[in-house]
Amino acid sequence: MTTPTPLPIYDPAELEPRWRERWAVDGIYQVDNDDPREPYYFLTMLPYTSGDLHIGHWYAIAPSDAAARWHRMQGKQVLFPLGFDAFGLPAENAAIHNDTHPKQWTYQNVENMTSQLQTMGASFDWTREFATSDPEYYRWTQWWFLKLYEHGLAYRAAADCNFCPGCGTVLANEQVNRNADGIGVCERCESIVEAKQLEQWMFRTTAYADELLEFDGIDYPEPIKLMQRNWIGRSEGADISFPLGREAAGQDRITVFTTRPDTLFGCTFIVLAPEHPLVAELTTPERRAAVEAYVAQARRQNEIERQSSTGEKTGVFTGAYAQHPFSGDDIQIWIADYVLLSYGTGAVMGVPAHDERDFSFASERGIPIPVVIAPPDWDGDDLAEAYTGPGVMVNSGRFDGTDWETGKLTVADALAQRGLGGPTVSYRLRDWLISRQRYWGAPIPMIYCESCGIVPVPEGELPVLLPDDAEFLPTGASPLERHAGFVNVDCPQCGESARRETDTMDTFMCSNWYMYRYVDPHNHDAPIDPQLARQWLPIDTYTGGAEHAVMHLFYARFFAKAARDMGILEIDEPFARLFNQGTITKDGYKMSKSRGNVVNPDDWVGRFGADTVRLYLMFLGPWEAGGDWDDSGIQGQWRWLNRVWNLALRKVETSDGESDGTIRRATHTMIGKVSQDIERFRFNTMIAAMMEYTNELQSIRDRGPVDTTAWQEAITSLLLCLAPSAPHIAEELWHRLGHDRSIHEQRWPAYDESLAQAETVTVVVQVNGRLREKLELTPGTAQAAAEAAARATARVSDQLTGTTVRRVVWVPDKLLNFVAS
RNA sequence: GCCGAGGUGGCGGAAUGGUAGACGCGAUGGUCUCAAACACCAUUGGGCGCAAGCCCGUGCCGGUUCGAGUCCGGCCCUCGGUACCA
Repeated sequence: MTTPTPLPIYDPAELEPRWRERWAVDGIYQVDNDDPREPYYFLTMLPYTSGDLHIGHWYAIAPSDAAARWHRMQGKQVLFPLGFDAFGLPAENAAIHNDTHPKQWTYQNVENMTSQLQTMGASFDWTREFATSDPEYYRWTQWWFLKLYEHGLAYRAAADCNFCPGCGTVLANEQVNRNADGIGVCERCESIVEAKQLEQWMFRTTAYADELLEFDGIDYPEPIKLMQRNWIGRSEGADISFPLGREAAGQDRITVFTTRPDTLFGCTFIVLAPEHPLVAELTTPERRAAVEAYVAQARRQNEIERQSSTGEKTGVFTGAYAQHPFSGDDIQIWIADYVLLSYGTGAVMGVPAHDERDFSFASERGIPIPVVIAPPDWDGDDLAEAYTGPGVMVNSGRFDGTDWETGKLTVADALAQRGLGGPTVSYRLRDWLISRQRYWGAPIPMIYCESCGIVPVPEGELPVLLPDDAEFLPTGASPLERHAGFVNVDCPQCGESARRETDTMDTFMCSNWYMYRYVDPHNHDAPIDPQLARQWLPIDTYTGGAEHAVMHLFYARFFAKAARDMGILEIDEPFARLFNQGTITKDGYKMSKSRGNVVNPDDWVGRFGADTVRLYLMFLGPWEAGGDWDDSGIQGQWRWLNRVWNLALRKVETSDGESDGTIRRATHTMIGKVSQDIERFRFNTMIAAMMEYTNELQSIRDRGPVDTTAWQEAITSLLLCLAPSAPHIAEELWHRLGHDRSIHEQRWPAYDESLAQAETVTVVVQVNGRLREKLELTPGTAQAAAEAAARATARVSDQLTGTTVRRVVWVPDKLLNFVAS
């Protein structure tokens, strides 16, 4: 053993700020649009300005930074920007609690979060940062709204909201609590929340329902694609109209949507959503009291609750009847809360024999259950449960004998011929309601004029500024409505006095297009320059939490398609590749102030430095699965970085000229593993591979002299592989080893597969599938030789004694299994 | 309820249908130290055995296979989303 010379101490508190300052001065992460390198746009979801940064932000950002840095080391010019999602409800809530202003609260948070984030040493191009509440930003959010309106993708319609009669305020779903009876009450004053209809702005997302089902040419996780497809919920079926024999609410029929027109002859009742427009007029006088009570009850529940009841389905009879479109039989009309007005036509036909829910609904109420699709081996008796499988139509008039699949089409066609419906496609997806009766959001740039009607604010007058002095406390009116200076405006068309729209936009509208603004953040003439858009879009990789699977990610896809069709962007999809990280927990629970399990990154950066915290977050578990923060677990990363430090700086005994295959094999095995893992976001096994490698280098060094060239390659490779994950220590060691240029401007080490080849392979020997022996064989050993070697071992021969080998399974270089009895 | 994901040692986790538990934390024992901390070394799924070794073991029940943590069917539980939290 050599006598270890005293080494400098690894001191992250000293070296980390020093390098961050140097990187900022050198501007190595700033993107230049004229750079000849291949552009790569790596984006992580913008954080909400929620106050202090907690470890969850680091969990989202640090691995993204590592991946972005890796792409940079592949020789690309990487755009890796960050900004803040700044409008929204939490700012108003916090402002009320802390007696401050949402704007002040928000920008204070932007400042805090920016400085906390900077300690991470992430490779952001900070020159592109903005908050969505900046007037220069929301000016363009408003501009996009005008474009969508111009192209018929924004329209006004009546829509429900949660209204608290006590506060006189519209509540977010989150602000509605449930009382002991399961009734929604205001979180502040506990008044019972009412459903109130308001005229609001909608975006026509359903116009893109079919295109949004397709994910061709983009790389999304399968679960996300599934969730979005299910969210759209396309089903083919038929509309079927049941004549009423009279007029009600301007209608002479009730139209239902069904995916099973083949079962039409088994329909013995119709169920309307409680809020269906026909209910009031159809209900007979003697049923009115019961129906009205039921409607009132249903209106107090939200959709999840209405669909959640596990047991008996509730419902009431309206006393009215419609006629079956073919038989003319009277069909009872019911209302039930499990039917939603927003899906299909807000009415369903009840076919108890062939639908489980209809079966229990009818059984409990003595409604007939005629069989119209014959189950296999059906004896003609009543069914004990609904039959939903395939079969042949029976009791269906002229359709008898038709196969059910064919029947779906022929019945629908026959209905179309009679003018009583026909084939149609229904979607679960609804248009997007973007109006918010709140203060802290981007004002919707519209004006209402007595004589001209709805008039858009002229583009040149944007932004419609949010007044700082508006009342945002819950006082009984929509906040901006009470601000005379905001509301009163001259009509841009006729000049007469008019009123501004006082609703603001859903914050998901702000996050619909922020990714485009980063490309050209200081443009005063357009949201984005078309040439730069062509250069940088779509986003190459997008990362963020899977909780955004269907809302943000879905809206952003809709928006990109709309922007394309409006001729503003040339992309079909915003994100070429998507990756979702999981949630970080503490003691198994999501972090929250009330639970008191919030981990503050600053504490840990203070103790171990940013690199250790970054590594620990990446090492915790697979990124997509999330992980549980353990206060003592981080020790392991700290120890490891100290080992790397010592390994890199300690002098080794060398023996020049003698090539060391062991070192090079270890080096290239590590490079191969790390390269593969970082590309697939498998940071935990990536770090494990580097740790194993470090352990191996240590033991090789401790065994005796090492080859100089191989050792140099080993240390260099380790630092380069570590650079994306632990950028500060890698940079410091890189310079201490005599390099001048930043390690972050180096190329990723090349992997040589031939050097990584092992000299021997372990072949597992099993007897009847149980492990009995392991053989070290040269790769490519033939089965006969392996078999002989295995039989020669005591363990295997003992196991085979007294048995007959029936079969031998041979997996070359892997496994030998004797199947014996 | 519906849609999606997950369940493996004391803990976080690893494992193209082929050695279950890599890597790390913790724990135990040791080295160093006046002592402690740090660091380093060793052991560490459970049971039986002096040992060689044998048996059991990846939420539960069943199936496919020479072989199942992995595939199939049925359950239980946890987490995310459910359209105004973002």
